[in-house]
Amino acid sequence: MSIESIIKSKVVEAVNSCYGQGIEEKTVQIQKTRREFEGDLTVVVFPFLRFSKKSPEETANELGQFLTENIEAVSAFNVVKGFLNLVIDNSHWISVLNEAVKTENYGFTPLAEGAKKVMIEYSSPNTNKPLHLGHIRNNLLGYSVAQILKANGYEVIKVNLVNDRGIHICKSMLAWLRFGEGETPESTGIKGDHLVGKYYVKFDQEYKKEIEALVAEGMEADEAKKQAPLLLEAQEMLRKWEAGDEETVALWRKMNDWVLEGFDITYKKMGVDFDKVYFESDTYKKGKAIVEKGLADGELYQKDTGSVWANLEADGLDHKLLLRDDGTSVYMTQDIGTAFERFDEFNIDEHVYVVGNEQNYHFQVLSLILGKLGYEWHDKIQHLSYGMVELPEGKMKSREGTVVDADDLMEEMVNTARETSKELGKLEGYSEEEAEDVYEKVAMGALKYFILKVDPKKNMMFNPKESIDFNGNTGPFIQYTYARIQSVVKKAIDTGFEIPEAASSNLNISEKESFLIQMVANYPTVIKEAGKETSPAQISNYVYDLVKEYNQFYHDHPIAKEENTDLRAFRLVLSKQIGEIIKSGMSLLGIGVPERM
RNA sequence: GGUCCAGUAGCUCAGUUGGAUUAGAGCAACAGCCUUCUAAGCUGUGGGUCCCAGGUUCGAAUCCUGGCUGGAUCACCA
Repeated sequence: MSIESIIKSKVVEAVNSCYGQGIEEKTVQIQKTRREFEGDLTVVVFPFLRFSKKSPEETANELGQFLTENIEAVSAFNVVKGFLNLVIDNSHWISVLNEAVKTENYGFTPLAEGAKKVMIEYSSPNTNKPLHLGHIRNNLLGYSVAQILKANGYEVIKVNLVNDRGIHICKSMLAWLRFGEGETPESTGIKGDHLVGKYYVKFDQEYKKEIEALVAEGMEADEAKKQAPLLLEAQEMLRKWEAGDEETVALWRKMNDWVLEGFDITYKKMGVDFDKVYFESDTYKKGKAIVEKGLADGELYQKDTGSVWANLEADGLDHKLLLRDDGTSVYMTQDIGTAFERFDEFNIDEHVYVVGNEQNYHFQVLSLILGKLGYEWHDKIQHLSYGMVELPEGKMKSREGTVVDADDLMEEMVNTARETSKELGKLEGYSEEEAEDVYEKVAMGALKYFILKVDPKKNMMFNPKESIDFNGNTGPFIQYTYARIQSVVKKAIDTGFEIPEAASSNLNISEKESFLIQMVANYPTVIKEAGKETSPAQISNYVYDLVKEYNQFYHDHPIAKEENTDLRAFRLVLSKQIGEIIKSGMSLLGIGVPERM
């Protein structure tokens, strides 16, 4: 049991014995004592005044008296206004540290029998162009949240839904047919997704030319957009594809494979993966039967023209189309179908969708309609919504070429990491291969941390110059501290010092040291909180604070050079444990840590 | 217009289940610390009407109401 919960229950006892009043444990507020005051933990006594009917100071004194007498670890107390500051014994903190050290996967809840099963869908790219910065945020969030949920004892299934059909795919196909002259990834050496993306852009350019030509002939702009021959041809291609025309499907398959091969390389470099990949070309007709059943049950209604709708006015929303006049499905229909299948097939308890905030409305409606159709799990779908990534020059627009390409960005990061590392020259004795591994870890650590430290729901600014800064609140700063700890521990061992399994509890430790242990003690709570909020940012903020504190400690305290061997042992145990937490916390963000850098 | 989200230092962000005269980091600027465990580090200085106005209370950046600004969304597109 943690010291906080012991104090809580004792405060309840104290209020009862001093004032004869029963209170609930949750009314007891415990917080870290502010730096400027003496003590470790603070009880806020204001809520108890109406029971004690005494001044805040007096009440705090009486409770403090009771707690020091009744809790072994509490050695002293002081009162500032209505705040009761408790001093916790050093030996207690050291035992907390020792406990953490011997716990395997400290802070993690192991996967147990009957664990909750959660599916998380993320990435979900279109196969007409390469991945860009916005996708990076999506992928990093999805992967990290999956890691965090696993650490909370969930059984996690990661899935990707590839959007591989539709008019936008046909545009790339058509442009390639027209202007491609048989180019392939092999013939050009261009990564498949980039090659296809090139023709998606090409389509747009040629299409615009056609519109201009039509307008020059006197056609209205809106009409020209609809009548441009290229567009009509792309639409014709989509019809052929849907009819299963062999030639079209073969072309589609060939170009999709190029893109998917390209994506695999990008995913691998990003360090994300999936347990199952769905293709929209397989799923886009799903959900129809469910909608028809809903219509028969009277939950949905049909217009004279044949289309089927859901009336959401009771929930303050509009009407939503589910089947067109011609009976074909829309996006929402498909999502209803796949959600049903997933809950049915995998027997999942929850489903998280990592999708940008422009689809907030869509997911709100999805949940409402599923509820209307009588699925009790409709409130178990969670939209993990994230904001846009903006650039200093404004928004990213694929057509204007202001997108930041994922592959380019990652390559640039690695180059910068390589340069910086070579300047600092700390990797002597490493082989080329080992050194490259470090550059990659540092580069990806910088990128991932930069993106994940921001609260997902906020729009974020991506400044390329700042993102490659390796000082301050950055991934490399944290990785550096880890590498430094490994170096110190290694030096200590090299001198023949044996680091014990547990530190001696009878030591005089500094405030900084006891504070570091309190942070160590907090790690499990942080993981739980991050899981509850599905927020990697909570992990990154915690790890940053921990590292910041550790670096101050490192600066002021000798570790391997401490002469008192018990104290040296303690500091090494503490350092090693903090190293473990850094490694573990970073793994929850999908970031690796190098042993040297 | 309706709905949802955001607004904290010059810039990028923490802090939001209400808590301590003094609201925290990083970057940028300036000034220090490497013959001693990794200086991708540490220390210091300057920098704030926490968007505005009311309200709730012992106490509000945090909760409520109204407004302002920015973003997203409201298709027989996906």
